[in-house]
Amino acid sequence: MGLGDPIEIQFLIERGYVRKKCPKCGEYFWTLDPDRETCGESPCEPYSFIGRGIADKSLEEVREDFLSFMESKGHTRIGRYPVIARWRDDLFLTSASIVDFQPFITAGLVPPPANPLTISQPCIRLKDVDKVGPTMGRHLTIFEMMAHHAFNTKERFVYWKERTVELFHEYATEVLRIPEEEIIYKEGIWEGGGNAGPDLEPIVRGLEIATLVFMEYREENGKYVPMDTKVVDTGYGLERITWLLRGDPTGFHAVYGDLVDTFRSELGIERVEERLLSRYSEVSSILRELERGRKVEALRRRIAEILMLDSSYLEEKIAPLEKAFALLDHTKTIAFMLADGLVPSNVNEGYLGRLLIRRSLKLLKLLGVETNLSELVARQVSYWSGKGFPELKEALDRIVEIVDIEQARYEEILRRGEKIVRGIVKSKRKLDLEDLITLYDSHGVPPELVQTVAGKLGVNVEVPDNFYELIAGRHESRKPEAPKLPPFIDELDRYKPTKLLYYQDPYLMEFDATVIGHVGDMVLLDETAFYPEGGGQPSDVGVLSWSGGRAEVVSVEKYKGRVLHRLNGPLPPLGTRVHGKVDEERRLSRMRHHTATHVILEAARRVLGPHVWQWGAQKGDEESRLDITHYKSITPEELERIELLANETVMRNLPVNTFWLLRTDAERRYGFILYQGGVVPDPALRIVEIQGYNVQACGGTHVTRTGDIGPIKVWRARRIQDGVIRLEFSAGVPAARRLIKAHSKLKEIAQSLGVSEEEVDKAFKAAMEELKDLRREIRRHAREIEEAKIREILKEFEKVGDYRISHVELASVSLDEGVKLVDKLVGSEERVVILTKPSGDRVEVAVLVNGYDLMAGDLVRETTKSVGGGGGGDQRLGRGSIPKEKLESFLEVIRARLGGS
RNA sequence: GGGCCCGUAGCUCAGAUGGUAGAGCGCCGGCUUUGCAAGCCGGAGGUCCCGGGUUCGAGUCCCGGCGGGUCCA
Repeated sequence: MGLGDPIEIQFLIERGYVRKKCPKCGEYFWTLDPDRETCGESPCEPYSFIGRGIADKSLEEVREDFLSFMESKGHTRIGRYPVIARWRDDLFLTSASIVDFQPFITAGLVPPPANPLTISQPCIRLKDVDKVGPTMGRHLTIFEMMAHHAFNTKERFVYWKERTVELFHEYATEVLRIPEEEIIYKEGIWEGGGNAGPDLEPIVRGLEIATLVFMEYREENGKYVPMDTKVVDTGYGLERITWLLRGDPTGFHAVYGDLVDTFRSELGIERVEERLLSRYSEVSSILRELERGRKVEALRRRIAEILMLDSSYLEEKIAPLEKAFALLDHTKTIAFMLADGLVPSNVNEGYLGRLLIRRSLKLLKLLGVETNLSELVARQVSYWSGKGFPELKEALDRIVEIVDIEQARYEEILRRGEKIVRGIVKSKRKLDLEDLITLYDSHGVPPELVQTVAGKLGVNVEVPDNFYELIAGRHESRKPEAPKLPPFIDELDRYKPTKLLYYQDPYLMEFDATVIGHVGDMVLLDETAFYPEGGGQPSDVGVLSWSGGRAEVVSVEKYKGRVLHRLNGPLPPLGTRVHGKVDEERRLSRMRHHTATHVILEAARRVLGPHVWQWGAQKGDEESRLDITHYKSITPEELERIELLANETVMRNLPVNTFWLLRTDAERRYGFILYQGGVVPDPALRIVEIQGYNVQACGGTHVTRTGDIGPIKVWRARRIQDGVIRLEFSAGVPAARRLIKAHSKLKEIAQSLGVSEEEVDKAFKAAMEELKDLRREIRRHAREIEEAKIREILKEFEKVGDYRISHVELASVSLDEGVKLVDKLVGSEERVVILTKPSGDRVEVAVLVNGYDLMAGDLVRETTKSVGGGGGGDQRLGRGSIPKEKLESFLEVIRARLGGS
């Protein structure tokens, strides 16, 4: 059977179901009613469940009913996975329950945690974020996907299509008590995550309440091929089912209960009568416009027509409520994301978190309320922690803090952006592309905001559609190079995988092995102690020697389990016994740094919180770096606590154990915290466990006890990016060396200050303070003395031509200061004041012209030049300098100039 | 890792073209007011991030470093 063929379920046929084609959407469906025309799903037919409740059940009751029903049918209930898909490198968020089990379990490479199993998985999808609110609950960014999954392998068949439909049918009719004749099964095709298969979508009263997917194909080079493992992938919409059962006016009423009213009144929004809301929901369900992204306002006008209401009345009533609905949804999503350890940033899942937070802040702004977003999020936390998610409450403080920080940031950007835009508009009445780029590039102000602000000032700004491309182009962005596979990659299959001695004994530095191949210009051995580059640990170097030859190993690479040694000399012939010697000092240093990385990461988690994840790491011989996620900068005190905890862990001399586990077992035992160094693309994981302290999946070489690390010193912590802090540290010998050096410098300073090392900072500050005071005192003195002197000098003058001139010889104040004094003291008297001040082998000069029409700058330029100096200035003041011995002639030249004119 | 921007008084920031370092807020003192809010007058407060260079002269120009922001990988 191929994709798109009729899906014939005997169970349904026996019950009298017939296959029909919907004249509206053209899709096939199964129904008990032979006279039925359409498929029954909105928008082919409107909702018919609103106001016709079947049972007054809460969301939790519906969830519990489902899970225990599936348990009674032989399924094992398992707990939810995080909403951040840390185990996937192709997804940021958990968007469906099956995401939990891709790719290894669905591919049959790793056994599932239970089989069959049932779960209620909170899922986040941001694709339809614009529709949340206007569709009255049909779209949500966060929802729970209840599911039962069965994984059918060659070895074990669990159940397939018939049983799946039976299970759904029984659940719908017995547990939900939906009359059988109201259930319609629509045929469809489901694709996602590299898998595909036919599906059935049960429709009840206009609403699709589940999707029953029979996953039996996987994508290979753009084509679908049958899988060995066939997976039952069901998804039951908890929120939709609850809505259907209750018949509430909107989905939000069904999901959020009394939070709807809490939010409504908190946001100062008028209550809308239920009848109107219900009618609105029903009518909106048949309109496709929204789905196609048409403007909400246009949609509302059509609904107003259908309901025969004034459209501005409807707009006024509904628009604010939609925003409250969107806020209900977004704040819940934010709460879950942050509880599961998301740190807002400008990349990856961090960006998605920020996106939702900023959207919410914008909604608050549009509603014109002053409420802090964190208050609303906190309400969600307490609401949901009482409804099956107690883990949210533990993260409350952090969640509130992060949301507050993000709000402050957002407001800061708005403020700054507005200021800059105003400045530009004021100075040139328009904004061009260059301005937009600068604003975005250097100030982080998005063009949409610029448009808004400029619009308020009456300036129209064009934002090109390809704006973000332009920015990228400016940054000469290089495409990330696809991991280049060497040309000999297929050749490798001929050889046996290398025996990895460095895993058996990380301290093994010498070994004997046999050359089993030459690949490219590299040597392949049957076993090796050389560690190849990987996991942020650089490759080993060392020496290979054999009878009649010797070569340095300059780098080591590993492909497909074969370790290749690159030599800088002749290659030993095939079959040669070689003796390998790893550069011990470097290797040991890297091992220490590597284990230290794990130690520091855990210390950071314990000090800062469980949202801390490794973002990246680079190990070196002298110094290593560990980048961690954190939402603000680390304080010096926090850093000290991290360092202390790390060093205490070293001193506890904990065993470091390494072993292999299947992914499912490892995840069950340790959780997703394992995936710190990125996603490992293998069914089995190498576990590095610092006993009783930290566990990670890691392929690196590690010391066997933490005591072997030696001292750990974090030199500095700095924000390298939004939401990412880089810790630069040393471990072992380099740490000790640098600490010793730093301490001897400190000792030296303490000695010169004549204080103990403990007081060196205080003494230094005091000395600086004293220095400052003394400087001030000296300057004040000098000024007083000079002032008195200048006052005397200015009383007299020499008449040269039409000018009265005075000569002030400065001794203890700077020329600048002298000029200021003269300027103050000369008052309104007509005078040309020449100031001179010796400075090394030159004399600084200034001429201040007071009350005469004379260009001081020109005068100084010409006169200084004529005696071998230089200078210039403006109308009132000229300044320059001349050689010391030319002072007398300089004064003569000035006299001559003034006298002659 | 790379691009761009910034670093000036306790804080927020001005300081075309290189030429006597400024404003607002805050602080101190005085005046005005029944008091408050405020207003008026005066004052203290500066290693213009650090180091080098160009120049007669650098907060300003150039190079390097440190610190911060922002964008792109």
